[in-house]
Amino acid sequence: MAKIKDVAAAAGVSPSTVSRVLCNGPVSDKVRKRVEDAMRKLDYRPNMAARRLRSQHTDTIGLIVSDIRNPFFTAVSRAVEDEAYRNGMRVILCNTDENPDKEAMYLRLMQEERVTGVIFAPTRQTVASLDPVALGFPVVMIDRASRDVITDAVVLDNRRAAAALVDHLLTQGYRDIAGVFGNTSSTGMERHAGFVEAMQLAGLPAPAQFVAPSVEAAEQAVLALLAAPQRPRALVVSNGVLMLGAVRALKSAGLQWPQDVALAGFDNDVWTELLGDGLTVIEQPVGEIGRAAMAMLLERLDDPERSPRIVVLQGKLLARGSSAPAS
Amino acid sequence: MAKIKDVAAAAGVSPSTVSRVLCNGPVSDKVRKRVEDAMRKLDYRPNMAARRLRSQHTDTIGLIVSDIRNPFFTAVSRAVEDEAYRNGMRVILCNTDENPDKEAMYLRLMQEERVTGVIFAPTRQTVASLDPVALGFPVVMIDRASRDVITDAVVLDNRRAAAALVDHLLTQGYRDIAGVFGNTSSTGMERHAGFVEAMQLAGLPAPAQFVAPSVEAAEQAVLALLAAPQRPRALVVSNGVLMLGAVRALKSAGLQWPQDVALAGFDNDVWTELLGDGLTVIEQPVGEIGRAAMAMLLERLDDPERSPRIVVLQGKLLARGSSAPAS
DNA sequence: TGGCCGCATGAAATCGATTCCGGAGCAAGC
DNA sequence: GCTTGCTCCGGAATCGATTTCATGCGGCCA
Repeated sequence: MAKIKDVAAAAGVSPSTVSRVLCNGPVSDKVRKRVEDAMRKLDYRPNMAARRLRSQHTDTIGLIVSDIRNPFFTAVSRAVEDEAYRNGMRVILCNTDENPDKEAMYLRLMQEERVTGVIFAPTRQTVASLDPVALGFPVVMIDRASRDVITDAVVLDNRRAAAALVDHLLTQGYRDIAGVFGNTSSTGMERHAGFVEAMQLAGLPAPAQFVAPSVEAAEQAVLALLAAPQRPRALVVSNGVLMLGAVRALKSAGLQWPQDVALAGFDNDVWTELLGDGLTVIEQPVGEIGRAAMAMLLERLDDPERSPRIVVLQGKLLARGSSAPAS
Repeated sequence: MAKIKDVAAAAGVSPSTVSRVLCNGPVSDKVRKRVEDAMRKLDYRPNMAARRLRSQHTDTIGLIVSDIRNPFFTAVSRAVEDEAYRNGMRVILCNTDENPDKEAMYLRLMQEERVTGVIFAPTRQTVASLDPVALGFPVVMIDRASRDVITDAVVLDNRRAAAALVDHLLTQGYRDIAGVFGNTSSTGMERHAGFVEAMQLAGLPAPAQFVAPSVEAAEQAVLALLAAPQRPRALVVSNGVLMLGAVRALKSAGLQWPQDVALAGFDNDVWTELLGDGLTVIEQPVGEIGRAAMAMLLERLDDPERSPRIVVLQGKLLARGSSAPAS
């Protein structure tokens, strides 16, 4: 494969000049054209490894999520990648399965890659022990954030969103509402907090439980809830994965929504509007989350000193059939 | 950030020796330990760019799909990435939106990255004009392949799968069956061929149409089909994205399945089993496709000369409510 | 005891680009 | 006419690792 020296020879110039046309440096139009012709003729492709080594910037960002198969992260990823490539950057994608060991491993890998920055959806455990300055690159957290650690972040207004679900169920006439929340992320915690607040404000008890963020765990938990002596009249679940588990549980228990149990949750996954008269959910602005995260990262790179900020986006309540008034 | 020279100095050895412990070269246990201690003390991270430049292998693979938001590709990606990281390789993910220009751009990018190999789901157009040897790296195609271009590939037995859907609908008593297929991929073509064959074998006409591989296009097409003077009694659609469009069309037309129109298609996306009594689909072994593709790529790297092979996997018919016998 | 082999190690070249520095050429200003 | 400054370009150093080659040393065998 042709290298810069070959191009230089073919164009009758020095390697420096070839490099200059590559990087849009000061080159006369005549010479530039000669070099570009030579590049085409030799089918030249710059070697990124060499370029990165010498220039000391990799134009690569890391995107660390728990599982790309979670539609929320799928959509965010897509937005991040589009934005990254639009800015001439490359993306390294990693799935952690909410496993702190994998998170640590991938963070280490990011250091080895000398990434420009990382967009990260960490577990609570990792967030608690994270030292962003020691990492050596800026981190923008998405979906999850921490009150203590100071990094840029893009998150949903989780408390308010959860409260909105509760309020909606209340106005629909439901009182006996139970909550199921993910136990690995700060997101689950915050949604739980919003749930409890809203219920207490209404003078109601707020029975809630935390489960591993998997379909199976949610299904088990909800099955247990449904089998309990007095089963709740409505259910709030804290994300799309858990919602899937809840739906499965209801189906296998032979229960209907909203007649037997009303349902409300998060994430406007494609299928939520197709089930019956639709599932009531808080829609997250997934595309915007990805774009905002990428934008924050770029701004941070632009000015490493500016004080960290948290972008809080609002969800949108999509009231559908699963929370229709009990008849 | 510490470099290899610093580690060498701290451990009282030469850079070569440090490199040798990095690469598991021949080093005495005593020295190895000294070096490893120094690495820990300095929090050393090897610079991948430098390493790749010198060693001339990047241990990076490209994964080029049309859209990661398509659950089929999501699942395949996840499998590919798991397998890649398990083998110490990194993955660069790209979304082409079935756009040949983007495909060309990303292939070029892969050359600049000097990737070890690429796993690629190309459009028909690109597949027709692809010269795999000129690329300079091995390509394993997934989901789609070409009869003419010779590369390794992992595909579904599309004709047989489509025929299986038709046969199933026939045994359920349906005769008047229409097909909707994607128009950008060889997959759509093959599934169409299987559909036509099976229908003809039954002595039936095989009305089919090709649409852009988007929910909206499918929805429009199916709406038109349903509005036609004599609408078909059953529908075969060629992938999960189109199926979503079909479902939306049926819903907005106020039609029920299977009473008004039976439905059968591809891709066992999570929601397909939740709708009514479930949608009848051919389940693709998505995990296996990803793993097989990665395995083929590794074998190819191991022996660049071996003759290309195509792994054909069988789908699994999941007969569910949407194709129940017409009452 | 001498020669040979093999192993652990160090010195130096190398991968392919960018970047620093300096010089040539030319125009403008005094 | 000489200086100054600017633009374009070439030479050489450099990024941080790996790899090749040379060397010293110890052990084994004749």
